[in-house]
This record gives sequence, C-alpha cells and structure tokens, in this order.
Amino acid sequence: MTTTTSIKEVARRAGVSLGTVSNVLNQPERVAEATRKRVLDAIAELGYVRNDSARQLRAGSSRQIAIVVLDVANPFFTDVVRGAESAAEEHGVMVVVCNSGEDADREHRHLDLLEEQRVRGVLITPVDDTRNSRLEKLIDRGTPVVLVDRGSGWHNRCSVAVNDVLGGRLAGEHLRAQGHREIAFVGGPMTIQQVADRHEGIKLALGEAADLVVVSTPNLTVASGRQAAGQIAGMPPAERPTAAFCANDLLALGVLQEMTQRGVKVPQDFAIVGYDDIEFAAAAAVPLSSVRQPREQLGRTATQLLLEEIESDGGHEHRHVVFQPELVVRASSSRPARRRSRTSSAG
Amino acid sequence: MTTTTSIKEVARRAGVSLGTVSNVLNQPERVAEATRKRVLDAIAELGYVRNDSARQLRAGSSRQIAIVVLDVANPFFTDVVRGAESAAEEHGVMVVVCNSGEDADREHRHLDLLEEQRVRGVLITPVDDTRNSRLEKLIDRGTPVVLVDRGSGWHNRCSVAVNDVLGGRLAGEHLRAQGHREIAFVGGPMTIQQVADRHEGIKLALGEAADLVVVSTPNLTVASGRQAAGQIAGMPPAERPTAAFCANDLLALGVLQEMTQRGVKVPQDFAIVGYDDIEFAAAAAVPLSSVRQPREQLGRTATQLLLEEIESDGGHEHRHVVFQPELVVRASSSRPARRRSRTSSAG
DNA sequence: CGGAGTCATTGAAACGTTTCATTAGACAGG
DNA sequence: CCTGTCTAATGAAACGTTTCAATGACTCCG
Repeated sequence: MTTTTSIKEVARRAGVSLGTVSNVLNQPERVAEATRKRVLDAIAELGYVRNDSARQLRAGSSRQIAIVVLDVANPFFTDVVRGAESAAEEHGVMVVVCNSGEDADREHRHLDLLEEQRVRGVLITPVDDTRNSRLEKLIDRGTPVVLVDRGSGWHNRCSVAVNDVLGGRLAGEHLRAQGHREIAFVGGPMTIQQVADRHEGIKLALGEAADLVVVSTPNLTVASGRQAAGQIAGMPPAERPTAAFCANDLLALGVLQEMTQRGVKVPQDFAIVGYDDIEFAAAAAVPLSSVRQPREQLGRTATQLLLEEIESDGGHEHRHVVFQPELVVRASSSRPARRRSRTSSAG
Repeated sequence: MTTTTSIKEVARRAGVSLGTVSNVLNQPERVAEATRKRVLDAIAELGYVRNDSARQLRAGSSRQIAIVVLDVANPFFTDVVRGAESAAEEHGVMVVVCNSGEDADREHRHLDLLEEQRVRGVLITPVDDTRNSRLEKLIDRGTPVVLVDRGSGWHNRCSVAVNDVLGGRLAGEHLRAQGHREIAFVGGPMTIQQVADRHEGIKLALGEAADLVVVSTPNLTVASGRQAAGQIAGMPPAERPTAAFCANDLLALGVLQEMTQRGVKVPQDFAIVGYDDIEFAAAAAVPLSSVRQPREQLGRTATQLLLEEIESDGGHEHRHVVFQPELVVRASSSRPARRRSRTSSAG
C-alpha cells in the first residue's frame, strides 16, 4: 500500500548523498543554501514522508506521550485530555489518547502496546489503584509515569490530584448545614481511590451529626446513578436518606433523572450534590450542586510534570501536586423554604 | 531511559539464534516445545518488550488506525470513538484518538504525524470539507481513509454518515406542525457539511410555510449557543423567532441556558430542537427535543469499512453508508396548551 | 545402508533512518 | 608552494526486528 519513497530516492533525485538529505531534515543550517534547496525540491516532487519507525528505531524513543483514561466519554476526562494536549503541543509532543473503559485488562493491553511503541511517558488514571503490578513493571523498565487524580501510596511517582477528602468534606458540611440527617453516599467501586476519598471526606464531615448510608455502584455512569436512586427510593421511609452525595456528576444526573421520574421532587424531597462540576451540571433539569475540580489544569500540570521528568537526565524529584476543590451550590441541594415534613408524610 | 533489552539478549540467554526468538514471538507453532519454553522464560526473566519501531520498519506498516475528531469533548464524537474502538479491538488494531479542535492547522499537523507513523488507515471528520488538499494528498499516497459524518463530493472514499438533510427536515416539519412561523437556525460555520445539510433540511421542510432566520455561530459549543440566544433575544419583537433548530445539542443547551437566564420560558415562549441526542439532552433543565443519530454505530461501521479496505488487496469498492436519524420529541419543543400571545405581549 | 522427506534451527539480508568519523575542496597565511 | 583551517558533503555503521533460503539432524522406507 503506502508508497514507499525513501530518503534514498530523494538523495538520488537531488544528486546528493543519503546523509545530506538527513541533514537537511534535521540540521538544515549545516547544509549549503543551494544544496538544501535542491533537496527540498526533490522532497516536494516525490512527496516524500519521513518514516517515523526508522527514525525512532535509530533514535531509541518517540515523540509521543500517552494518556490512559477511565472513560473517554466522561466529560471530566475529556477536559483533562484537552489540558494535556494543549501543554504537550507547546513542546511538540503528540498525545495518544487511550481508553481503558474501567477495564483492567484493556488497560494492560494498552500499556503493552504503548510500551512496545516506546512512548516517552504515560499519564494514567489506573483502573485499580491497589495491586497494579502491570504499571509497576512499566515504571521499573524506565518509562516515566504521572498519576492523574491518584497519588496516595505511589511515592515513587509524580502525581496530580485534587484533594478528594476535602471535596467530600465540603459536600458533607453543606448537606449537614441544610439539616439533613440521613444521607446517602452513591458511588463505587471503593477500589477507586477518588471514590474512597470522597466517601472518607463526607464521613469526616458528618461525624455523629448524621447517618451515612453507602449505596454502592459498579461504576460511575448515569445508568448506575439511576439504579442507585431506585434502590434509595425503595428503602423503608424511616431510614430513607433525604439527600445524596454522588461520587461524580454522571451518577448525580442519573439519580436526578430517576428521582424526577418517580415523582420525587428535587431538592424539596431529596437533595443531590455531585462531583466534577461538568459543563452539563449547570444545565441539568434541576441545576446540580457539585464539587468543582480544575480539570484542564489537572491535565496541563500532569503533562508538565511528565515532560519535566522526561527531559531531566535522572536528576528528577517526584512531586505531588494537589489542587483544592470548590463547592458550587445550585438548586439541587438548596434548602427550600419549607421543610421535610412532606417527605416524612409521603414516606 | 528505556532499558534496551533486545531480542539478541533474549537469544543469548536462551541459547538460541535470533531468528528462533522471532519465531517464538510470531509463529510459535514452528518452534519445538522445549525451545519455546526456554525462550519464553528468557523473555520473562529479562522483561523483554518488543520494539515496535523495528517491527514496523521491517513490516512496512503498523497495527494502528487513527480517528481524527473535531472535538474530543463533544459527546457525539466520544461515542463515535467508543464505537470505533470496540470494532477495532475485535481486529487487534489500536485506535489513536486525535483532536483537531476544529482547527485546520492542527488537523494538518496530526495528519503529518500520522502519516510519518504509517498508520494503516484514518477515520476523519475533516474540519473543512471543501478544499482539503492535505487530506487528498494523504489519500493519494495510499493511506485508506474513511470519512465520518461527511461524504458528499468524496466519491473516491468510503464514508459513513447520517442523512442530515432528513434530520433537518424532521426538525423543520415538527416545528412547523407546532405552529411556528418564525424559526431560527442556529449553527455554523456553514463550511461544515453537516451544518449546511441540516440547514438545507429545515429549509426544505419549511418551504413557504415559515420564515427561517440563520443565526450563525463560529463553532458548535455551549458558549456559542448562549451567544446566539443573546442575539435572538435582542431582535425586534416583530421578527423575533419563536423557535430554534440548533445544529447540535451543545448549541441547543447553550440556547436553553441563556433563554432561561433571561426569563424566556421554554417551550412556552421559545421552542428548541437540538441535534445528536447526547446523553445530557434528556437530563437538561427542560428535556431537549433532539434529532438522534446512531453514534456508536457510526464509529463501528466506519471502522469496519476501513479495515475492509485495508485488508482487501486493491480490489476494494468504496461504499457510502447512510444512517437515518430519528426525531425525539421532549419538552423543549412541545406545544404548551396556551399560545404565543404571551410572547408577543412580552416583546 | 542409502536416499528422500520432515522438522527445527540458523545466519544473513533488508527495512529507512541518524550519526559520526572521514574526505574533499576552498581559502588564507607564511 | 606548502601547511593548516574551515566548511560541505560523504559513506558506512548501527538501531531491533522479520524473513527466507540454507543447514543439520532425524526418521522412514525401500
């Protein structure tokens, strides 16, 4: 298929040697004006395209970094990707986007391929934060890795994260201040550190002041949110929560949809706080309260740390950058004038 | 950096020749059981990772295809990407996701890099559908290309698209049936074929039955939608549209947000129909009517066409697959009981 | 026991670059 | 006219694979 025009033919056409063509491509200033022009003309005429495999083979490494995300369709990650891309672009580095789909096997397969391709470095939000020996191996073999939205327990790596415990606390304090005494935490699996941290945060915030019910979900999607809401609605009135803090906005939107569909009024009968503050949170049926994270910033910073490590010759110190989240209160959790006598009587 | 363990060291360790190791990797059945085991052990012990550059160099092509989208953060494209990924996975092919960000220069740079990497094929929604000589060149040089959500005027390529004229017509007929006489088309730039087709569709549907005002936007984002809504709200009451058909859901959500913020009631005072039916359309403040496209299917089919072309040895006939869109009517465009006397009086 | 036929393994060539030591040529100074 | 310096261009080696013709060892059959 791909017509194979090599440097050799360019050289012949221009009447110069192989090495000269290479120099024109890589160190143009070393080549005399006239020769350079002849070579460039030949390149244009033949439609020559440099073969990156050969270049890499010789050079030993590529000009690519990779970002492995949990879900390409999640607005949180797409924003992180955008941030990473813009930072990488400034350094002439290409970003390869890989989607693990929260599936450890797929993640591993991606890492295998990326390693074979000798990417310069990897930004990753690992599916499983605990026993990830595949990732360890990658690191041991010398590929720089920066953990995105992860961090604890990886002292041998740079990481970029948001203080999720704080995020959970903000949500918890807010809900407590609104007078809720039975609160659901919707999210899972707990092996995802973010989820565990957010849970930890709200637990800290509530203390003895309110009961926290964990409604566990298999992943962080709208569909799971709807299911969780169904589960909550099915609880006996006495112990049914009056508010939910969801581990991300997709879950929260799912909960909102399901509750609305069941005729449960938000926020009058049920308050919801999400996490991520994605673009659609503000546009939801009931504008969603959410914990905002600096998403693009996260991607940007992660990329900068990675490039820094790549460019440093060994003398690199791993850093952990932690951003502070911020609670954005909207209608979905705002205390209505009247209280939950209605909820009780309805239940 | 990357510790360089080559096939040579594996060979030495296992006490076999270079070629044998390669055979173990590529045609294991040709190698005797015992030898194979010895080689595999050596590979494991040394942590050998195949160098894909060298492999490609020898083989002449890679195991990757690329998808170049207009905007990674647009749910429409993320779904297309998911579809492409799942189809590619079945063929053991990796998908590289590239984001042009609706910027022709970036698109060109991506194509340059992809071509240097000798990707097997490219799925692309070109930024500019008209004079795209960069893409032509790629094709001429022999890289299979499938156009996604494009098609007209590219008879030398496979393409996968949705009948956008029909989509526009469905929206138009619906709005006309709801009694609207002044309708805005929000979208742009018109150089994007989809946008032009959707516009064409609604024009056809309305005919002489209603006036169509084009509110042009520089791109297809929520922000642009808000601006467009501002523009509409600023028109003199007499010629102000009572409904908008937006070229995609992001614009529609923007219009909805801005209108709501200005106190214009949707759908009582102003009806909105979007396009794409993204996941968030149903969850919007006022659930959004939208023209639904089979997004994942689009990505799947495009990938299948591409792989088909790649695997066929020359004897390939280009095909154009067109999917039919479907109008999903929700609250944002449903005729309320009362009519627009209110709008008039308010204006 | 010899020759044909299998089967497993080998060794070298080739892929398209980059790099680097070397050569050729021009020019200046003595 | 010789020597030394500087610039421009060359040619060969190297990167790590895959491929393929050739080799060697065995087995089978006559």
